[in-house]
Amino acid sequence: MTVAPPKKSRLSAGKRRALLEDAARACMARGGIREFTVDKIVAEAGVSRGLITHHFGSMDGLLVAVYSRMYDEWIAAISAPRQGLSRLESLVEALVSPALFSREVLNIWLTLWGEIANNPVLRAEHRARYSQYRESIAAALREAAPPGSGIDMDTVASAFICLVDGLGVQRCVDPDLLPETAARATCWALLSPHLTLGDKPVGNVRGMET
Amino acid sequence: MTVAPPKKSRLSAGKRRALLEDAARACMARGGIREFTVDKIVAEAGVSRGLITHHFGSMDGLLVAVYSRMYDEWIAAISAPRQGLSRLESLVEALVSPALFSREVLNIWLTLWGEIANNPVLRAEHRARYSQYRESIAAALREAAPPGSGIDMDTVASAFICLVDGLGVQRCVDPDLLPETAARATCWALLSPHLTLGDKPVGNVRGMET
DNA sequence: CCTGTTACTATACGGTAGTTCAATCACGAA
DNA sequence: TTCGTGATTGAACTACCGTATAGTAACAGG
Repeated sequence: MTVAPPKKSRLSAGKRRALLEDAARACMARGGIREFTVDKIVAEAGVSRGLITHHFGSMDGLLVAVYSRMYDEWIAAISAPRQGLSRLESLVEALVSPALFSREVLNIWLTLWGEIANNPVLRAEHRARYSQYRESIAAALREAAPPGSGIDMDTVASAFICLVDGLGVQRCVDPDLLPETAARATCWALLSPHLTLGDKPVGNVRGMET
Repeated sequence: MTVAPPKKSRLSAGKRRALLEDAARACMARGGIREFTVDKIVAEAGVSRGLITHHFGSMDGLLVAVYSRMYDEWIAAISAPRQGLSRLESLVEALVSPALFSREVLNIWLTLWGEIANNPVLRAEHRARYSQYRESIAAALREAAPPGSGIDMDTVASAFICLVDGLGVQRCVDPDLLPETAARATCWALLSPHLTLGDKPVGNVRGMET
């Protein structure tokens, strides 16, 4: 008797695209841009070489798709409310949570930044989306700031985003050197001077002390 | 009469190595890790393909050499004293000066971070040097801090380094969005709360206000 | 002048990059 | 069942990757 031939799985375009994006992210998380290659990705996904071009047109197309999903998931994660926490506190907790502040996720971001800086296609995509990111952080800051403080929260948001990016870089480069608690304390060290909510300070400023 | 044959220039190993490192840096500044290739670098340097292997053994060897020089020059720049400024103020001014805070230099750093995160050879080199960087910043901070403040300046230094890295990322990704003045203000916004030198605040904290 | 050392060139090689394309296969509509 | 659409394959293709190596040319020491 003959063995039944393995049924070829055939997915909708959307599902297959998502699978390829996942495979690409796994490769990037593992080895940065050097692992973002046709062969590595299709091996990870378990499909043939032609599929990437078929679904994304080119590797640049896949790169943009990966960036878009990373961005959307990032925004969703920092926007999710948390039990008993203010919007800004929820945001900071999300940023230092394992879901976002992991070596894998941050290595993907570090790789994407390197590409944004040098790849016009990806840079255009980034330009179109970045202002929304800053605005969502600025909104959380305004909510936490005393009214009429005269502080431009767009500027504070930009500074805070820089800090968050830098925390990501450090975490990638020296995974053990920057624990979640230190990251949280650093965030509040930058934010607190601009926020005097009620009588008691917001978050843990004293994390910076010995 | 015959034209005189062009005299083949022959340099000492050290000079040639430096030239190749410069060419490699120019390529990295132009296009990130994708331009860090044998062909691009030897074309930039105007030499033949074999020279890289001859002088550095491999591309990894050249990469480590580039990192080392970038690191040494960075340390030297932030350690240089400036007329009428304290050590910490000189350090911040150096960080936001065109020599360090340029798109070219920061693109090289962004590229190197991506490699450090994924290339064991470069990571080892980084590990061996990073603590010296943090220590030199912590020393400048201790000098500017009030005695007995109970603040761990190693921790503040780590936070500050994160911020500086993040400023670099932003500058690479959105060169126009982050002017020198904003970078300077952001640095002092993080540092000032930990430093109450004399009666007047250090640096320009009010750069954060409208 | 001779000779050893070494910077340097030029080319070859195997491997892998991204893309193209004709053929095939699975599924839904008619 | 038939047919067409579109997902999927797999090989071919050119270009480029990093490295190895044999040969050449310039310099230093004698």
